[in-house]
Amino acid sequence: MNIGDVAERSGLPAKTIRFYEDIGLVKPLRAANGYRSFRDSDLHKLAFLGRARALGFSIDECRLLLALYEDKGRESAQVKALAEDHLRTIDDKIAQLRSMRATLAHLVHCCAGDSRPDCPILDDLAQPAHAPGQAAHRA
Amino acid sequence: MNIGDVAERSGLPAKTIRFYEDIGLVKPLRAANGYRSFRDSDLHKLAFLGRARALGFSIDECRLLLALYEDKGRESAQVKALAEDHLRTIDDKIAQLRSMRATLAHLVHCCAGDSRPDCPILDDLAQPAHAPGQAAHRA
DNA sequence: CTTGACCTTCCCGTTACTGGAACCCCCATA
DNA sequence: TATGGGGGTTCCAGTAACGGGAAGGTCAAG
Repeated sequence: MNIGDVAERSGLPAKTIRFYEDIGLVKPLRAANGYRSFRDSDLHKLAFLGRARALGFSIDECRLLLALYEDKGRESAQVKALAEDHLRTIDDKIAQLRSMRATLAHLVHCCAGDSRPDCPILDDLAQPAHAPGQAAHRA
Repeated sequence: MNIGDVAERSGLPAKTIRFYEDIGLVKPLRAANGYRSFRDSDLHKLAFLGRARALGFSIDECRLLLALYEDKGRESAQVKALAEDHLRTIDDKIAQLRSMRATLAHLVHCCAGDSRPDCPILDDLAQPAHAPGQAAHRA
């Protein structure tokens, strides 16, 4: 298979596949004309990578997952630990975003959003450090 | 004020402050010895930037916010629109993370996490495309 | 006079790609 | 035979927002 076919079947852009080869995640063969020649196993790996990436695993985590996947004697505990770790990372990100969201939503709510210049959002950003979302109370 | 003082008072690393000068967000004066010389207004701007960044606004959005802040004739509607836009971006990110989280949590739940190699997480990643989290049902 | 804490610039590394230039390969058609 | 189009190849640069670290100038204290 040429890179175009693999791209279509795996759903990954050709650019990304080349990049994955650069960093050693896949090692396709080469045809006489210099074209990359992908085996089914390569396609399989790429699809695996695509799904792991879609779950938010970093490239390094994907590398580990792939190694575990190919190690038929691995302990599932290792995989689970990796996944749980990633889960915590995701939870942290969600928590941070929700905190931002809460503050920002409050400010947006307080802003009239009309043609006048008065704006609690800017006022809040301009204030010295304080508990977020207190702008309205301080006045 | 030298950069160290401003860093301490604004809570931003000196590196970041230099970077902000590079990209034109602040324009401190220069002392005879070449040191940056920050006015109160510079410190104020930097603190403003720090808070805007903490709310997740991009540098470009911060640039806009700063311009609006300094434009005493702005319409608060512009600020509100920017903030609402950012709010939507945050909501999108949260939704995506929650989707990832759900899939991953399901997989983690299905994995025994013991010394045996059988692992639904890897099995799922290895499967052809399907609705996420269906691995357990397919067996 | 020297030490040590500051400050300066500059360049590389990070993450995971994406876009583009310049070039090669292969097949089909006029 | 030219040529046109749609593959493929490499390499370089850029993205966001800094952080690390080198090499060197400056300043106050002892």
